[in-house]
Parts: sequence; structure tokens; C-alpha cells
Amino acid sequence: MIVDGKPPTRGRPKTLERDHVLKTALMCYWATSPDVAISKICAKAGASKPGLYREFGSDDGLKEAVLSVYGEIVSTRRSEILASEQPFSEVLEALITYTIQDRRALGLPDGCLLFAMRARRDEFGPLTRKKIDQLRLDSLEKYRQWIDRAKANGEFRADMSTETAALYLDAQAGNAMRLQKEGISNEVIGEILRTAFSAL
Amino acid sequence: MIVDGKPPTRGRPKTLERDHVLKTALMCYWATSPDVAISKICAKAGASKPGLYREFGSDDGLKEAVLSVYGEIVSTRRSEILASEQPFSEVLEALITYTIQDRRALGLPDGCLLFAMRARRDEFGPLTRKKIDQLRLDSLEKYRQWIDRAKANGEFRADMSTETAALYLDAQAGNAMRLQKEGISNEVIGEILRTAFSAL
DNA sequence: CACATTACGTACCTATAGTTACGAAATAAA
DNA sequence: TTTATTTCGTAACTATAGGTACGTAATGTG
Repeated sequence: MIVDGKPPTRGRPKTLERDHVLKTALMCYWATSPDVAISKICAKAGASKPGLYREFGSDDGLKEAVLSVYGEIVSTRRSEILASEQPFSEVLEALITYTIQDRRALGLPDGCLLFAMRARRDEFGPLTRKKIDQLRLDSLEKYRQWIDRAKANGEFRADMSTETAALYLDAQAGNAMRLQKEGISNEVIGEILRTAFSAL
Repeated sequence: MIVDGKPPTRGRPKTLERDHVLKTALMCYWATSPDVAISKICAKAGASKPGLYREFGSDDGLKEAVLSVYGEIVSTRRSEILASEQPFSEVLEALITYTIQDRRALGLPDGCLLFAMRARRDEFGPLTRKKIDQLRLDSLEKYRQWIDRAKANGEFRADMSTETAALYLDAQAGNAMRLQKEGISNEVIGEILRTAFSAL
């Protein structure tokens, strides 16, 4: 069988749609919890269990792959916002807007899968744990760079360490996502975020 | 067998130490996660499984009972702090001191069991869910009362609704407990709390 | 003493989790 | 067509979860 420019390969052609499975698992984890059983994901994705294991190796491997996809999306968007050359306060406002967007209207679950999984880090396998840690470090690093730039511009108080400020921003974002998952309205969450950011 | 002032009762005397089991379960849940299996709690407490089920009815019942104990302790201490007649800012500082106390030095696990369980509310049975909701409502109510008193004294900005302020305080406390569980130092957490509270 | 009563805990039950053995199916190469 | 190769998915396996049936032990009562 010839597909695209790939050279023809021997053996039975693969039919498992990796991306579809990943997206299915992502939505399952995100909408409910990362506890969702592999069997359920298989059923929802219309894939067989051995197929999943061939592709991802294990439950741990699947979760790692899902987090890679999810982390890529979230991290990309955040980088775009933080890399902006706008004034500090406007970037803050953009962060708020992004955070409290109406996910339901976009067909997305409330809350943030990454924060949900971070809260249960120790329950996962080594691959997932490593991915969680990496995404967290990446996130903090992006915040740090942004804050350091703001400090250089005199837009950020010098009496707060960059590290603490990054932790603060990350914590407030996590807060917002948890409140959203608990059903608090986005307006109130916005008010809370603005209050928290007004301290910077 | 005659114990205390209780009238003698027929049948084999009960040997299961309810309080000991509750404390054991509490520490298990708190130190790791509320996922800890009943069998493990039995082993740690030196009790039999049927004994546990006779006493608490189910996994759900045990978790509810544990939350009752834990909630009572936490809520009592918070009430003491919030009921103080000290100035608003000093009560805030007392809240911070209480929040970032060195739990390890007291032989207690880091973090807060209640916040940990709230994050996973939907995974529990009806009794536990109800208890979680009740404790959360109690907590918010205490914050509201305190804020309203502060407003009456002119110690709190009038442009923020009491409801939102209560949510804000509760959210910051939850944040602190999660950061503590993640291993962030209490000094940094204190700095973050002071920053968050400085916005009020 | 025998009896009614209550709690005890061993040894099981059922359901479900993650995981895989293995024979069948589908392809390219010989 | 046959063979080598690769993937397929049914039907298992093992471990562990929450939960309980039931015979036994320990008490007060008559």
C-alpha cells in the first residue's frame, strides 16, 4: 500500500488512528479526571486495547502522550501572550481574558487538565510525572522571562523576586482553572484574577 | 462489662477503636491521597475489614466520618482566628501564620486534606460529597461574616462584593496548601499570601 | 448452667483495573 | 502462489478494589 511519499511497507497496514485516540483520551481526562480507565477510552475511540498498548506501551505512556499534546497547545498560546510587546498591564489583561474564556462555548471542558494532573502528580507513572514536571518548569520559565523583561522596563516592582512572582502568576492561573471547574462564573473568576494581579 | 456511666450491655463487647481508625484513615488520606484502599487502612489501624464496615457502613461512610473530624479541627481553628476582634490586617496576618505553619514539625502532613478532596469531589460517594460541600459552605460563610464586619468598620473596600472576597480568601488559602504539598517553602508561600492579601 | 445477644475476623465474593498471549488477517517481496 | 512481515482484536490473565457470608468468641440474663 502506498501512502503519501512514504515508501511501501511490508505487513498488515496500521489502522489505529493515533491522533484520534489521543484526542479522545484527552477529552476524557479533561472532562472528568485522569482516572478514566483505558478500556473506556478504547470504547470511546473505537480502538482495541492491544492496539492502544502497541501504540503507547502502557497507561503511563498514553497519559504522557496526552499531556504532550495538551501541554503543547496550552504552552504555545501562553507563549504568544507573554511574548507580546504590549505593556505589562495589557499582557496581564490578555492573560485574564485567555484564562476565563468560555471553554464550554468552544466545546472544551471547564478547567485545565494540566493543573488537574499536577494536583495528583504522585499517582502517575514515571513518564507522566516527568512530563508534568517538565511542563511546569517550562511554564515557570516563560513567566520568569516575561517578568524579567518587565523589570528591565521598570514595569514590575523590584522588591519581589522573579521566582516568587512566577510562582504567584502560575498559582493564580491554577486557582482560576479550579474555580472554573467548580462552576464559579467566569465573571467572578475574572474579578478574582484582576484582584490578585492588582497586587503586582 | 461496665464502662464509664454507660449501662452494661449484652453481647460481645466492642473492641474496634473508632477514634484510632479515624485518625489512621485521616493520616493516610492526608499524607498521600484519599485513594488509599480500605484494606491498607485496616492493616495500619490493626482492624479487620468487616469491623470497619460495621462501624462506617462503606468507603463513602468512612471518608465522610474522616472529613467530619478533619473539618471540625480546621474549621474550629479558623473560626477562632476570624472571630478575633483585632484589626483586619492583623487577622490577615494571623491567617497567614496559621496557613504556613510548619506542619511537618507538628507531625502533620503538608497541605490540606479538605482542599485535596475538594479537587476530586466528583469521584466520591454521596455522603462524602455532601460533607465536602457543607464544609466549603461553612468556610465561605465564616469568611463572609468576617468581611462584613470589616466592611462595617470601614476596614475593607466597599467596591468588592463580600461573596467574591470570600471566594478570593478561600482560593488563596487553597493555593497555599497546594504549594506546600508541592514542596514550596513556607517562606515563599507566606510571601505569596501577603502579596495576594495586599490587594484587599 | 443454657440462652439470647452482640461483635469478632477469616475467607470468600464480584467487579474492574492494567496488561498480554496468540491465532487470524492484510500487506510486500520472492 | 508462497513466504516473510506486520498489525489486528478476541479472550484471556493477574492484581486489587470494595464489600460480605458465616461460623466463632465474648458478654449479660434467666
